[in-house]
Amino acid sequence: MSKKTTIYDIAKKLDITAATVSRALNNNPKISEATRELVLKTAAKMNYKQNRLALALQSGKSNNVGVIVPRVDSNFFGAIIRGVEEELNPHGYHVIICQTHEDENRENENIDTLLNAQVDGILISTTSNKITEPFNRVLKKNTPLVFFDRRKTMNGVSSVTINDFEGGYKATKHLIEQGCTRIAHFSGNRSIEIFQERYLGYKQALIDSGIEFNEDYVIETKSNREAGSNAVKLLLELNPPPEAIFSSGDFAALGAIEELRLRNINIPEEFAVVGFSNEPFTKFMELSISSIDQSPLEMGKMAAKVFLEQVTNTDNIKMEKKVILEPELIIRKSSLKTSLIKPNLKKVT
Amino acid sequence: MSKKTTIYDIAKKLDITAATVSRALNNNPKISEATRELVLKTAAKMNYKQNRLALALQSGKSNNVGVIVPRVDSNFFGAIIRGVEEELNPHGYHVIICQTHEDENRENENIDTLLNAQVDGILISTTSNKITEPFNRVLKKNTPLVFFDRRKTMNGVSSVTINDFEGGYKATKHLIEQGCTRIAHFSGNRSIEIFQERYLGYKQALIDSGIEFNEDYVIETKSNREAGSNAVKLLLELNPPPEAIFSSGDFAALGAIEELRLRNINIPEEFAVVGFSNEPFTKFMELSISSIDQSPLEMGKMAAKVFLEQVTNTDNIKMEKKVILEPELIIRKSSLKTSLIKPNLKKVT
DNA sequence: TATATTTATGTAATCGATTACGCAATTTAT
DNA sequence: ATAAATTGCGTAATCGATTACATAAATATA
Repeated sequence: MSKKTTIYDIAKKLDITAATVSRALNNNPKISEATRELVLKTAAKMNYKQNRLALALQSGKSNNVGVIVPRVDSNFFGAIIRGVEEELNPHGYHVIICQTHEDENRENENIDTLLNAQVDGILISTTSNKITEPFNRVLKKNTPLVFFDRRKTMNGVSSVTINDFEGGYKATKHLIEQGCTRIAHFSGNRSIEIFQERYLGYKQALIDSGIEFNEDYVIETKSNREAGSNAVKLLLELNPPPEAIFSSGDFAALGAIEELRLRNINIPEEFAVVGFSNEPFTKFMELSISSIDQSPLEMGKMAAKVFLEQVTNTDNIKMEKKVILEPELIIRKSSLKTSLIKPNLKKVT
Repeated sequence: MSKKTTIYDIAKKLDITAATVSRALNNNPKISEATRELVLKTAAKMNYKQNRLALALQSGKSNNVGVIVPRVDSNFFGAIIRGVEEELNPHGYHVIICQTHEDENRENENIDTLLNAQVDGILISTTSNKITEPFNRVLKKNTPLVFFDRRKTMNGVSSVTINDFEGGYKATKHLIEQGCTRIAHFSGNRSIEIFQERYLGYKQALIDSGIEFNEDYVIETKSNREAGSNAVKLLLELNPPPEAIFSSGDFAALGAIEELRLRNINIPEEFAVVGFSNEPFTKFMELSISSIDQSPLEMGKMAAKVFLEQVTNTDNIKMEKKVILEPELIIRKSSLKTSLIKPNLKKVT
């Protein structure tokens, strides 16, 4: 309960002023070596700790950045946050976490509270495409803003995403190389850019291989097991049914696989499946699931780096940087037809 | 780039003082209805937002709490953070995240930086048992401190943990009920309380069932697949080898299962396995893995609640609260011998 | 009408740090 | 020896809000 010591306490003790103490602690050159050492020693003895709040108020820099994600308890966002934290921590920044639960209103609230808390920047994976008032406030206030994974189209705002088109393309191309031609697609809500892009990548891969695009093979699903299972049921009623699925999400892919196995359909021989996100479980299954890795750790670090560039950017030039990470196809058992293994193919992990 | 408006700006515009503005905004009763409304209206028009930093400095309350975990990109800690955030957010608190990576020095650094940042409380899953100086500073400063999952033994400090002894006991008891008598245990580093408790629970369950405890059946492993696989190799060389494992971690359990299957040992008929933590993948495997659920979301919420009680606690009485959550055994295929299914047994999920 | 009470607002200190400016004291230059 | 330059430190403002205390005006009471 002992009151914390301030520079005034040190000043009083040494019979000097707080200004001198401050200068000594900050290695200001305009101070004699003797006083500096005396102050430093006394500060240590009195267990002085700088009050970052006071500093923040006076400097206008809180050294906090806000990170807004749909949720923190998913591997993907967890890894991103980890990346951000690891990158920013050495620079003296702290990370404040906010969750939106995919709710636009909560997202807006979060932005406003972060602004009021005077964060030095906001990194966000946004939930909608609309550019709402809070976002304009961010710009007006000149607070660095960086989108990651899910962006809005805003002028002068940087973003770090993966090439979702490429991800969809790679996954589909791989299925084609496995000999599949009737390839279905589980799409997320395509009003969200990432899902639209994965869908377009899927489509393009078909076209590039001379495979006709079949509208019926595209099903919009949530990313959970039940949705995947239901979608597969619909697909199997088609004539002819597909022989492969590229799913925009790993959980839907899992649901699909479970349903297929219930029906004794052999995977990957009779039916191949590729997911998206490379959730940890895809690797651990006995029938491991092929997936697209989004390198979330990298994405988090990169978002943090872009933010750092932005704050270091002393010229007041508006900087817009678009970093697009390459997705990596991880081929596993759910899509690798052993009869086709070629020496140059990636090994199964 | 427009300077943010402060109460002084509003005051100047209305030709009153900042004090009046402040009172009007805070619904202070000592203000006329007319001015209050005028101020409110003008504040809205000028797009005024309270600067929480200034408030924090003046009130000594930052409305930030620090949460320190080994890492954020694991389901367990992710879920805990989610719980904390959801519980604290409605009370106006923000969550600042720090990672220790199981490193005691980083833990200490994190504590100090959080203290300097003037957080209103610290929730931590600690990495070591030692009570280092930073922790004493927390107490001296009277900053609420709450341990979750992994605690230190400190007087007057609250904690939220699960009953790890009970978890170990339940898992082992279940294996015994499945007809196993030669039950091995993968233990974590037992200088950490939770692993020691799980170990003791395991041991007690054996004793209570009249099964002799066999030192050779206890192996200290890290929680990863390789460690689990290696540990199983050692066990299988014993004479007689065990016929079941209770593992302190899910990843080691997974590694063990993979190794057992390589050797064509039938699970669960010939060898049963129970893990700990209920990581998502344990549920998704075709051979789903039995595990102990620690209800991390609840744990996070509870830790947050204990913190809130602490700050609400107006009497300056030191409060020590120990919340111990009950672990839940989730029985899945890796340990449920179908020949033994009884109607009262929990259904496999 | 004179006094007491209430109401609404202003004054100024405070939270803890930084920093532009000014002024002695000291050192250097002429 | 005197002027000029440098050094080291104090003074006081600032960041943006809250609040104890003071005070003037309005209202109530005697």
